[in-house]
Amino acid sequence: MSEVKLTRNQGLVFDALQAAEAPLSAYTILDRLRGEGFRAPLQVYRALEKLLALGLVHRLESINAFVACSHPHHDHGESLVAFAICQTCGDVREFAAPAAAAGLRDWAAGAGFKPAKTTIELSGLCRACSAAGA
Amino acid sequence: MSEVKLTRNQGLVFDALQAAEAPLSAYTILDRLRGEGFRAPLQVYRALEKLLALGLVHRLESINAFVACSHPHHDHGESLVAFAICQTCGDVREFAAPAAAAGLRDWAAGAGFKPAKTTIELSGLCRACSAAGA
DNA sequence: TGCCAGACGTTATAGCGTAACACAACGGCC
DNA sequence: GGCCGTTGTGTTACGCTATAACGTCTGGCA
Repeated sequence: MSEVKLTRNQGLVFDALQAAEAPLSAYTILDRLRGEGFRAPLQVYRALEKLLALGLVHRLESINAFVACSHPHHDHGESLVAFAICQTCGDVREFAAPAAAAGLRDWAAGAGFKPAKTTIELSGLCRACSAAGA
Repeated sequence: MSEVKLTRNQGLVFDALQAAEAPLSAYTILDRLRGEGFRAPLQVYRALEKLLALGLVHRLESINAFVACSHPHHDHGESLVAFAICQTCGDVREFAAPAAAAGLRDWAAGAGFKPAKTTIELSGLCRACSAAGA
């Protein structure tokens, strides 16, 4: 377990994401940290950049938002991480997608494509919102 | 084959995307169509909205850009479409990902999640750029 | 012919992200 | 301890992405 030491800004941003129940945009994070002295978007983006590199945080491309990684970090070697985003309540579930990862890896191998980053995001209705008839 | 009739603006935007070799941002489309009388982003976004709904165009969430659909449109019923985006040359390959689609569908079924839209995007190096040692 | 849904044009504004600059804090190394 | 490179910070300013809100126009159809 590597326990990297985070700087104050990085820690604050990470805490904000962990405390949130849904993904946060960079500007929402900024607003929540104004009380801690944050003033400019760059302070947030720089912290996020590091947290993303460390794998502590994920970026949701389809909604321009960020979430704390929900897994204790087994270094997600072979199986990619995917996200299910509820369009109604905004809740996000992070899950491993080994079968999908394998399928994409096969295609990439055949096409000579070398993937550096893979994005898999489902938008739809979570069980609760679906049941609520939304 | 449905052959929906497009309006002038929709046709211009679609043509611009088909003529382009790489994905275009909405603002790039706007600039290319200024000669045709386009003046505001909304003219582009409204046309894109319709084209996306018709399935003639895809949106690449990870780079905020748009491409014309490269398949003649077999209504991609069961197998989702995925994209491989070269970080060096910007080229995009669209491909079907039946295995990945099946894996995600299984997870969704188990989790009670009803997907409305699925995004699968690989960023990396295409065969040519990879060979060029980039 | 008259209606009306859909498309269009325009202005303004909100939200997302980065460039460029200067300075401070930390850590290794002699 | 003093040097020095790396990393993080703070600030200003700016560019790109996307939508709100308004009114007008057009074309298909009863």
